[in-house]
Amino acid sequence: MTVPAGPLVLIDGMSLAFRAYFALPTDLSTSHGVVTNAVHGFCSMLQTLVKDHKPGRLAVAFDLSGGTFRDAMVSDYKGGRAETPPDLPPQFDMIRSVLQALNIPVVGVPQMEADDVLATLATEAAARGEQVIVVTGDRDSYQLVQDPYIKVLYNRRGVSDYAFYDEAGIVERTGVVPAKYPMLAALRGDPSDNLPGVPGVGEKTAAKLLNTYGDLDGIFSHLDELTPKLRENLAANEQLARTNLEVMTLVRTVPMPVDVDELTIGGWKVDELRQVLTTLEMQNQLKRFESLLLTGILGPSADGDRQIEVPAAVAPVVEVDQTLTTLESRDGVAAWLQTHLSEVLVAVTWVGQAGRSPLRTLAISGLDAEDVAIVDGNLVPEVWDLLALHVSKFGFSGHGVKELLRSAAAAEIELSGLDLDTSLAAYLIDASGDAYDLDRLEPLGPVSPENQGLFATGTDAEQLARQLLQIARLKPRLEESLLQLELQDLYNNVERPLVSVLARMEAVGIAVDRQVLQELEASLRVEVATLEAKVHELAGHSFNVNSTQQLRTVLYEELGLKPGKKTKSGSYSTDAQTLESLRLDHPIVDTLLQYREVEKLRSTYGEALLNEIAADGRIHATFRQTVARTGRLSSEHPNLHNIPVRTEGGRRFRGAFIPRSGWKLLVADYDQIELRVIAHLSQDPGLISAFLTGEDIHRTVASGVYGVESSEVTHAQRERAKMVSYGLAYGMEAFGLSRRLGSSVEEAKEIMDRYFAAFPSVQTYMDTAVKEARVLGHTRTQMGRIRPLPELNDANFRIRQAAERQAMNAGIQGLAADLFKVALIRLDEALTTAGLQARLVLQVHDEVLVEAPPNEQHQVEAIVREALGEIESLNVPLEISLAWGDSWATAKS
DNA sequence: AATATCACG
DNA sequence: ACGTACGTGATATTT
Repeated sequence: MTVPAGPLVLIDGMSLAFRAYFALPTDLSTSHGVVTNAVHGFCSMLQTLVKDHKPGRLAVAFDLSGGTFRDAMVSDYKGGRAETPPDLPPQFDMIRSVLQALNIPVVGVPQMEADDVLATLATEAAARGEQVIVVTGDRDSYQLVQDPYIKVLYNRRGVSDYAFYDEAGIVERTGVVPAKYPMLAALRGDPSDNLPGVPGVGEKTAAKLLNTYGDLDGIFSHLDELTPKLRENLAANEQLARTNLEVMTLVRTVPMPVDVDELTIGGWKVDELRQVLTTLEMQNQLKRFESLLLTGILGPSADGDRQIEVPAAVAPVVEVDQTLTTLESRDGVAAWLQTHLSEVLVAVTWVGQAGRSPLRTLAISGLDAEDVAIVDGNLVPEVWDLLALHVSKFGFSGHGVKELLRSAAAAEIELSGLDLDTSLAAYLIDASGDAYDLDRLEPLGPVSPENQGLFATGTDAEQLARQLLQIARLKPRLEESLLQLELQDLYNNVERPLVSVLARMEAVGIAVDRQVLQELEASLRVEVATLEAKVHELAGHSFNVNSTQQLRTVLYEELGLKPGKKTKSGSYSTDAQTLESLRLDHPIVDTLLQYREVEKLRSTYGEALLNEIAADGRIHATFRQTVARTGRLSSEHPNLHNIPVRTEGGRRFRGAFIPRSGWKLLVADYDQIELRVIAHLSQDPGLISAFLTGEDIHRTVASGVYGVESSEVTHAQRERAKMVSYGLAYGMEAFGLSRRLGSSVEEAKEIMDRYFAAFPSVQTYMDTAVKEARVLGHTRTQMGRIRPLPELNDANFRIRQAAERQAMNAGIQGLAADLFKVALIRLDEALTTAGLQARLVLQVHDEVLVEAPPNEQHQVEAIVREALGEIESLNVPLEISLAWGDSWATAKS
């Protein structure tokens, strides 16, 4: 018998179909209104799966009885999970039809759940020494993992977010070995299976108990060694835990209608597939399947013929003759580059997440994109070097190039010579877009529905060739637009040089003290549990405190508290502001506020940040340059722009952000940069002189507003002045100010009048900003950044007013962002020029973190002051706060 | 995917 | 009479 080429991939069809259904909108339907969202999602999942894991053989498990009957059974013995939506079960059959056309075996056993069927198949295959990948969105599957045979590809959410677990992965994720996972779930409960857990026992406690005492028997025979509270909870819930364990343990002895040996791959029937998908009106999926089948990855067709005509919709894009050459060796790359001694276009695909994982394929071409070279993404250093040398000499263009630069930076390669990044150009030209994916841009976009995913079909090489063609066509148009709109300087001097600064910052990442985070998370977990119990007690019953729906019922119906404002969907709000006003009415309110704060910190900054720590002990966020309408950067995976600082408890998280071992961390930030920008733009003499003389600006404003001597300003007055100043930058009205000051609207109006009387040019500036924007249809920062604001002439008063506030703010926030970007570039450049080891590790709107070895501290400090401080184009000085420390917390001044 | 909430500048 | 401060991203819940 021949050994299968790839692993046996076993798919939990039920689980993935559910995930797909909830991930996609139900308005994905045929013209007759038949909902097909789950079919869409399932097809996409199947395609990525096959591409990424190249199965030797495949099987999909479904419950045989379909959705409704099964659901009735499930709620019967599992205590009721969410009901199956009525438009899902019909889609199970549609999915089955697709699978049948692909000749992928669908396995089902009467009365048995799909996951038990999978468990049985996986166990049998592993016993024969085969590689198995179980694909599911059900955590129960964790127990199946068995090195080196069985791995689990777990769908976290949506259609594309997966985690790939081996034994070590399960231990890291859950704290226990796979075999013990059912016990862990039995103790802490499982929300997705609707299993209640033992009170006071979360994942951490459960793991600790299991690792100490082995199993449930072990734990229950050593209760005397535990703390009283824990002992009591466990003793009272022993039966619960044991029943849970039975439910959680997958059956591995389901009588099978097929033998593992009988599972196959190949034998697909393209005509049948066409018929099925055409009936479902899923032309797009059909095209994707066709190109997938062409690759041979799913084996030969039923009649042994792999030929499929090239889908028609692709034709208009590839009307140019493109030659694709695969370059195998370093010499091949060298030879190709030799014959292309001019600027190149580049595009890449990734094995996993873009920029954070290895390249899968790299494509290079000349500026006409006709002669395309394909290089395996697993670049050896020599190939990187060749490429770097070439582009530094001749230049390169691409789309979203930061990802490539980041990968290069991780390999310690600097790719200089960036010419045009089409995504950046498109963003500068119209910053109001919600995405700048290649397939959404002219000339091919905004694409008609049949062209969506144009660059996602076909083989890697074909996709990349089409991308290069699109880039080639976009380039001259975008360059022309940049010129027309006078955006060239902004692009050349700010956005373009920033790309590599950010790429390196991302690749370097910021070091994190895992221990500190773990301790914080653990203590918050305990605190949350206590607060939750207290809320339940005060409510008189238990409920999901995280559910605003349930909370509303408790507060406003059961406890009779007086509801305040409504949310935009018309229900009563339970947000912090509303709760604040109810604080004195019932003790539950205060507890609730505490619960919210602590749970937020635990989930967002404890748990999530821990999961983001990479193998090198650092967090590598992504800084996005094409998101914020105003020109700011944004941070994601994770968002490091909102690490707590305003409350004592939250601030502790900053203690976990540290410099490289033995080094120091420098935190530098601008003082009131936006207020200084307002002073500069408005040229208000009062504000400018206040900044020039270095007075405390809020004190000065308070003095102007309250008509008292600067020295007489009280703390409260200063705080209020601060609110006025910032509110102003956002176009706040008297009503809003009154709410924030807790005063009457009249009083707020009075204060604003006095502000504008004291600093009259500010009002003029605001008025002018709106007027100009209304005529032009956009605002422009001093450095030329455009923000389109067509809503300024909207028929709807409310929308118009919002646009006016945006117009007032855009010039201010935008210029501050531009100035900071320039400072980052200058700082990076100066550090490099000085030949220092010090490097940028993080940026937060008006703050930058640099790590440096102790012997460089002096020099680095001077460089930072100079790079950030001397901005010639402003008529107010910029002040910088600067502090060294061993963490982000201790360095904070 | 939409909603509610909340963390930051 | 209406709505009421700009800009982000992440979490959990719900559909």
